[in-house]
Amino acid sequence: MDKHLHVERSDFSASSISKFSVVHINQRLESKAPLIFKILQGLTKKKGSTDNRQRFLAVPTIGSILAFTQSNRARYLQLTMGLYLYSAGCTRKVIDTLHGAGLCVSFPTINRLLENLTEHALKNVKLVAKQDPWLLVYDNVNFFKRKYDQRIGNADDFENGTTATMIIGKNLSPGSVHQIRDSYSRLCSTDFMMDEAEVDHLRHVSRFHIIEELKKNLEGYSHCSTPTPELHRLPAERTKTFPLPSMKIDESSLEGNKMVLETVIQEVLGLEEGWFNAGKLVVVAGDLATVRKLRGLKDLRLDEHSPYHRLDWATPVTQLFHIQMLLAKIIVHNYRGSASEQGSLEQLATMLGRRKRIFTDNPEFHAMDELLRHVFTATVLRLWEVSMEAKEMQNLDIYSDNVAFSNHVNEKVMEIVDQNINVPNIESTSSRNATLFLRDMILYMELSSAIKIGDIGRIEKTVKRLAVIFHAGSTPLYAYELMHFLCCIKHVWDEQTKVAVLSSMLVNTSGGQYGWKPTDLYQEHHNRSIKHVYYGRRGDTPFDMLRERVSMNIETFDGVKEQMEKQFQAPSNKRKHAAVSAETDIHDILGILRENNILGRDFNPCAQKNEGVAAAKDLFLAGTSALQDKKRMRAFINKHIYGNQGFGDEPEDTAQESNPIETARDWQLEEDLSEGK
DNA sequence: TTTATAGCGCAAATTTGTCG
DNA sequence: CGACAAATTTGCGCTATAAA
Repeated sequence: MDKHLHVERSDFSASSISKFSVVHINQRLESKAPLIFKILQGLTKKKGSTDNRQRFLAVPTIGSILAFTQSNRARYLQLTMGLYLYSAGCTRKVIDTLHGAGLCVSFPTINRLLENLTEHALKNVKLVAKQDPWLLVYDNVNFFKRKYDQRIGNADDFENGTTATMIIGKNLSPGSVHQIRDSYSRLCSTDFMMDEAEVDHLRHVSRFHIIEELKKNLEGYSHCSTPTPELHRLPAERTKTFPLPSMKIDESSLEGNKMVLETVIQEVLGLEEGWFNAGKLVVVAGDLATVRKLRGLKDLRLDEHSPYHRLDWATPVTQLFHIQMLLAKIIVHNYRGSASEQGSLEQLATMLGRRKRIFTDNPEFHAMDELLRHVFTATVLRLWEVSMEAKEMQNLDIYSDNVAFSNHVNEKVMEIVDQNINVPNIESTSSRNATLFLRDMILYMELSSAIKIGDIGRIEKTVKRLAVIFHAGSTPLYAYELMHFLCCIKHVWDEQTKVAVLSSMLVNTSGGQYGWKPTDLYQEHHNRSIKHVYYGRRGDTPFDMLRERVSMNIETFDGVKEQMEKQFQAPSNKRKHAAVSAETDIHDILGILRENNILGRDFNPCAQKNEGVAAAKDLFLAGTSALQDKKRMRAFINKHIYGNQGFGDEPEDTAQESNPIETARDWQLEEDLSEGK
């Protein structure tokens, strides 16, 4: 039998996976065993059918099994299949069974292969860490330890661990801690104001997002073009990421964070203390809890002798996915209203039957995201419809060419933006709420769109406004974190460092134009993949197994999944109904808006209906006034100039403004939402 | 007691290296 | 090119162990 489907373990690497193809197997079979190939083709052909899909997949599979029976090294398909099964969380039993059928290599072989890959990756990561600038991101994972026999005192519990990734980024310019501390004193409330250029930018952003909605949802508008408000787009390149071994360290304590950092630096990356001299700075990214622990840890270790042990080098940065989730939560909370208020989120969600997933203690991010986007679309359409009617411009046919039409739409939308959105001056409460909702949603849309396209300039502008909004709600912890961020942008970091830090917030896994995602979301995806493998094992699987075989190969696993499912034509799990239901849902929301004359020009006829509607908080105003109240800012500045012997405690004035339960919920937020997807 | 599984030792299979 | 030895790899089967 042919010997050209041979694969050696030593020359198998992550890149082998993307090359795997059934066509290649067919070619090999045809050239090396033409007779068998012909026979197989003949046998698999369905009588009188031109559909050759079954033959296409069966011939290489059977051929590979035949080759495997002759030599256990002829395992081109079996090795990839084994890896696929492992990554999909198959148990040893499943793999043994399929090994018996000749479809995959044996379980120990997969184990050995993964150990080889891990060993190789470890060496590589040590090398790269010394050459290139990098940043670190880590997050907590909870493994659910299942116990099948439920009884009193034998409940399921959790195993805690930490996963980390090293990401190649840009160099930060060196800086000293004293400089940084001094710079905090220069923070003042005007740092949160917008200058003229920023106001103008926001106008263009608003126009962009409104026209995008019109293009997507109105017939005849798809040719309409509008300039993308581009500021500083990162080149669309695949980000180099190196998953690190997972650690059985509970990251939710200060001690745990210290151990995580030490393990990564010393054991995994093999760096000496001297590497951190000369003001070296490294971004350490994570969720809110992680970042705050890190700040606490830095305060705690002020007295240590070396920069390395003082953690001077660690620059904590909160990441965008968690910020985005919080923004969604704030908007939902602010415009929720009640079921009796027409046009409130509560009422709309009830109508669409989506209440359960959104208005709970632990809302699902994707449910919130979907609702907000649909309501946004409907509100934009309503606004357009109303202002077009007022100007008697419905008739689109009068425009001969697309350019003229496009220009006209751009002009009109800009008019709407200037009149309605940036300067809300409306008497009807529900219309005012809707306008405020639009304004805040534009920020949300802008954040997610800037992330997707990798524009760090737009992200910077958005985060600046978010810093204000977060001060309005009961989310002081995030608000303070963004204050840190803004302060560093304004007074601490130079241009090089600013760009490096902002770039570190995004990862591009595909290398495509729209392939960017927040760094923390990337880490959450990793955790999900690791769990996937883990849950195929029994509950008592030792953590070492993950460290030695799984966590460093997560990206390989993801690649295998993608490649195998493509090659074997597994149906993709994109939800096909989404588009249809979105359309009807948006239509339903629009109906409610029309019925209640929300955003309508003449407000008198419906005044009665609007009476019961409570006014939503103007988040931006509330945030600004919170900042203008000097107490908050001074407390913040003092704490960070003079240091604090306690750790992690924010200035005391937060206590009265937020009840402790709310705060505790925010803490949980990332746990709950990360499970979502 | 039965069952599942990770890990390990070991024999068999297979490849690689060497020599004439 | 073939024979033969050495080295490497594979996969079976056993054991310890935790869970059912």
